Amino acid sequence: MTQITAPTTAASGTDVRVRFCPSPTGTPHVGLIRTALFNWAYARRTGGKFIFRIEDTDANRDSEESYDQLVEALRWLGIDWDEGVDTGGPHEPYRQSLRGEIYQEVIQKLLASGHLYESFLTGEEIEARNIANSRAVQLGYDNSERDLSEDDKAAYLAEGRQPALRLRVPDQDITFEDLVRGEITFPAGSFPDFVVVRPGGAPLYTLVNPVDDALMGVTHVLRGEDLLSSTPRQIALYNALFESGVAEFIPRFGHLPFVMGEGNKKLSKRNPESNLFLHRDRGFIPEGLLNYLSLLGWSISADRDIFSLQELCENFDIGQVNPNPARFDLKKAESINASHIRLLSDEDFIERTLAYLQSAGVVSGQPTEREVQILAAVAPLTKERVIVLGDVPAMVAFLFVEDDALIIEEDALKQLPENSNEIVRNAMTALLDLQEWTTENIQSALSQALVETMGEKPRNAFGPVRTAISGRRVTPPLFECMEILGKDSSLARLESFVQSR
RNA sequence: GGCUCCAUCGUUUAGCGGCCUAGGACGCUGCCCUCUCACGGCAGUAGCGCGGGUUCAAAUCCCGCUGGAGUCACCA
Repeated sequence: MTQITAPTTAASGTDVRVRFCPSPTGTPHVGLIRTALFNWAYARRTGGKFIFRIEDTDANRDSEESYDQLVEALRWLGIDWDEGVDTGGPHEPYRQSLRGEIYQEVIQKLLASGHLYESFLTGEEIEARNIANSRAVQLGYDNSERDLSEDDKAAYLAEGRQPALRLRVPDQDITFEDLVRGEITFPAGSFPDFVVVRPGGAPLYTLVNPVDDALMGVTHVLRGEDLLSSTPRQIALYNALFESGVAEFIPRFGHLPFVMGEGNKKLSKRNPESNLFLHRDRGFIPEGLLNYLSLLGWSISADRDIFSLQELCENFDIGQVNPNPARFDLKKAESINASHIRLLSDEDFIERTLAYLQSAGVVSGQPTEREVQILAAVAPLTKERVIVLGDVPAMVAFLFVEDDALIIEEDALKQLPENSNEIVRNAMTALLDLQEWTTENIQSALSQALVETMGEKPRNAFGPVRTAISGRRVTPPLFECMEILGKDSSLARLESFVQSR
């Protein structure tokens, strides 16, 4: 009767080795990124190593495009890895599709030590056996081929059958201390001997994932909750690996809560909110998105939720992760992102915004001197009022267009007072003789003419001017914008507003 | 169905036996600031799923129930 004899690692501090090992299917999912982030933060916190491995053993679903996206995602986010694809390391290669020979060697060792055995029964035959023995079909395989004689095997082989390889599962309860959930026990017999190698020799995830973790010396496996129930299987395999001289220990496991979408379901790949790149394209910045993601199951302290990546790395503790599933709340994510945008220096903000401005056609591919100048002036005014960088182009576009190309938007026109033309006319008169074209002077000239002399409420007085200047209802502060535009341009816009009505 | 996990405001999170008449944040509402929109400030809204224990004392520990989720592949 097989028993678990392998020790569990006691590694801590710089001995910690964690990994992120996605399958390259589809575009990066925020839940997946959260997993990467926690592993990374744990490595940075402990001073251990973060390994980035690719599990591409399913040629039908995996794609090179998806692989590239995974790498691109981590690079964009600033989640760096110490060993893995691209950067290399002592356990190359880091793509499972390139590790075939390694697996074959391990399979031989496992076979030699008797932990793996040949299984010839097909799915239908297994089901038929269960029905015949009035055993519940859901129970699956009945371990009936554990002790097949050589004659039996030869007979199957003679039929032209090829055996799959199954792991001989220990006959005992399997208990482990989950890093986020505490002690978990799966009773003996919870699962049957399972297939680890297909007929023909292709190893399955169930084999390859623990094998690579063992070979790469992974000490802490932090992964999604969906893998919780396969953990005892993996422990069983680790034990076989240990007894075959392949593994030195069983790692410790920590199962991260799900990231949920609408309703009570896991945030699905179909849901656009799950798509990392959609958030990036809207103008989430890595600091904001990562800050939010780390809040899904963790918190830095009771009364704070805006923090830097460095603070995350200094404080992250897997033991403090909350086991409850967390919902992805876009509103909160946006709020956090907005906070991080405000934390950016003006230069940084401009640099990051440029691409959004260019793809919206607001700024030329190679910004002109004038464009750079406008950007520098308007950046501090804009930074305070956007939630994603993609909000910037619409907000500042009017500063970059020719005066005669300015479009006055419908909703801006709608809320203007009756005497808008009179107001704008008076504004022109007041501004015409202004010597120094500064925010302060513009403001006091307009205040005097429109508020004091005309007796208009500020709101009524400046609304029409704002619309004439920008074509919009909402803009960065008006007088600053007029200063940026310059006197000629501002007056021209006021003039043409009056003319057009 | 078996096994496993989970359960604090609408959402997220603090809480790990007394600091809790349960704290923060997002959202929402109101007010202040104000040239619009934001920012900022102030105030308000709203929660320990239910039932038993243990204890001088329970959101916190135990048991049961209920509800939710995951998993039971020759996918990963």
